[in-house]
Amino acid sequence: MATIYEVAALAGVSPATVSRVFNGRTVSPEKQRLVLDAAARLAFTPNKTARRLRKRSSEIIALLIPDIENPFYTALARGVEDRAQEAGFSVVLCNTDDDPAKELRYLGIAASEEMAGVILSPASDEVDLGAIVSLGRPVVAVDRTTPYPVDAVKIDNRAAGIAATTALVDAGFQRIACIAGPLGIESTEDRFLGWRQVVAARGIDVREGYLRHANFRVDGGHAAMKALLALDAPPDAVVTTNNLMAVGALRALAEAGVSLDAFGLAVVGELPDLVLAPATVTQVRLPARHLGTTAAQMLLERIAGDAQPLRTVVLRADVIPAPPVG
Amino acid sequence: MATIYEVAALAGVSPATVSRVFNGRTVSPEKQRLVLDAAARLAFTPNKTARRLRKRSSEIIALLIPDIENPFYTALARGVEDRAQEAGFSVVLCNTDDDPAKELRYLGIAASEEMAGVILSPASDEVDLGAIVSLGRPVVAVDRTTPYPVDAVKIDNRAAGIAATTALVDAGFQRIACIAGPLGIESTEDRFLGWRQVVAARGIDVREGYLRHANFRVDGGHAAMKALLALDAPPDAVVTTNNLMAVGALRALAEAGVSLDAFGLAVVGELPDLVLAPATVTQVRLPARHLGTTAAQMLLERIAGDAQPLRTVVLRADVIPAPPVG
DNA sequence: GAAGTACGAGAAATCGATTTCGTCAAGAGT
DNA sequence: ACTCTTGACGAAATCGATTTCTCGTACTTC
Repeated sequence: MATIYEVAALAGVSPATVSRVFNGRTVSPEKQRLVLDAAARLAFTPNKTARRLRKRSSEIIALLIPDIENPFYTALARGVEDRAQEAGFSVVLCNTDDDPAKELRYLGIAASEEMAGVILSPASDEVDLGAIVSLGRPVVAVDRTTPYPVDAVKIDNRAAGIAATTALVDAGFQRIACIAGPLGIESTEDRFLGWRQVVAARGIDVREGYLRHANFRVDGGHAAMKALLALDAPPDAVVTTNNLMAVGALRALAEAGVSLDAFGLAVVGELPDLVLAPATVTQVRLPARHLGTTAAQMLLERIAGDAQPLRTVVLRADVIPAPPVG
Repeated sequence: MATIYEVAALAGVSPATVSRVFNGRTVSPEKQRLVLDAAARLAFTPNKTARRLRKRSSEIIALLIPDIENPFYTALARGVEDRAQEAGFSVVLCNTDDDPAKELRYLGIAASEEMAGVILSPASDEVDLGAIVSLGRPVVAVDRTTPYPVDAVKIDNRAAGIAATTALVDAGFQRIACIAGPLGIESTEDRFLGWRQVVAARGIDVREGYLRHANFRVDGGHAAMKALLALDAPPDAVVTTNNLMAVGALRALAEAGVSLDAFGLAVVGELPDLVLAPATVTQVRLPARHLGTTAAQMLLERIAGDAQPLRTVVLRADVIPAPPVG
């Protein structure tokens, strides 16, 4: 790797001039050419590390998400990466596993690596963003929000919950239960509130035990559905507040031999693969990739120096309704 | 962010001594304590950028894969990340979209960012690894190999193809077609060779058109399956050489109203979600995550200075057989 | 007891780019 | 004609850690 000094020597100019050529400052066309020729001959690439040390910032953004194996976050990550790449930024992906300790560790890395900014889906309300924020690094919260004053991009989760539930009501189901995520996570709470709003408004019979809080994963959905089916008066339809729990629920239904012709299922989120899902499942398609591109866009604007007041962008979800009960 | 100089001043020692404390060199216990106290009081974190400039290497490894939205690569990425994190390394994830130009760009970034090493699934045989290799950066090829002299971790693809095909033969199918990936990609070619070996060995009737090359995605599998079903003598079973093409094939079968009770399908790879897949599909489970951890392990050993001869590790796939035809 | 060894620790060089500062020359303004 | 402005560009400082070099003290060893 050639350095700026070697290029300068070959071109017969000072290192400062070489730097100016590569940073778009005022340099005479003639020296400009000399430098570019020399740089080309030496296959010169500026050393990013040295530049970063001086500029105190890099072209890297950190993306902290709970789990890259969840297709929702995969799509989100893809969106972030696409937008970042257009702007010449690289993305470092960090799985927090919803563990505040891991999250904190990664935030520390982002700071000491002098990354340009952070996009994160906070593991809890207690994330300590104080350190990076006070360093002046822009932060964008995505999918979930935080008490810290940072930009945010989220989904209209209550509307998504309402849409999922309404689809089941419209399809003629009478006893609609809800498998919600753990308490304390805003996105899933809003979705569950959407469910509650609809069943209350429509005067739907909600028995004891029709609301179940489970962990966010397949096993949680599975256990919750088993419990629902074991009730004296089991529901005839269920709303789940995320995709993985729906997979678990489907598995439980299959094990119990319950046909989806007579049992309604609506998911806030997309099942891992649309094709293989029974057509009778209602899915609320979350704009995951768009969430990512939007967040990246906002972050890039902040990195570029945009100082407008904090923004929260709310994206709306699409509904893919199931056909009415035959 | 406090610097090493401030810590040194507060502790009453030289910056060199502070550095030695943080790098496990010989320092008297007494000064050690002074330094640690001062560092704690100032909440000192060593600046990684400055360190990297001096050491000419960072604790970051680049992972170049075709597409993070493919669950196979997601699992692989997760494996890499888990292992890397244990060793205190961060992973930068790069989607190449199987585009050699993007791949080259990312390799350039890896070099100029002074990343510690690269794990990649080459987009083509023509990747130019010359630059990084000559820089002395370790590289590990994963899932696919390259002509360059680098370590590799791959799957026994031929065995996987054989296993998938054998499962169909054993289940009693007579006319077994193959939907293979594009020519020129080693992994899929080996799988298809496995199919050919089995059908040849068992004297199975392979009609004209029973081998189809498609792109690696859902639409490719869909089109190929449609074409197969449109043959005068359509097959009664199909092997697909990756997961996404199987999804496309399933969709085509569903559209054509073909029941999976009478039609065999074997996939090299796992369907996006096992639960929702018909139980009659044979899947060859690829150890994607393990591939990732193994590759990361090898890379970390090289980074640590391991100079043993080049290694190629071949991992074996598991078969999840479908039940015999009823 | 003299010479040799070992080790702790400070001063200063180093990594490679960016940026401030200052100089010099050419063109503008009065 | 003389000052003022402007712009190109080189010298040198700077970013913050690591790593030689070097020196001085303490400890062996014969």
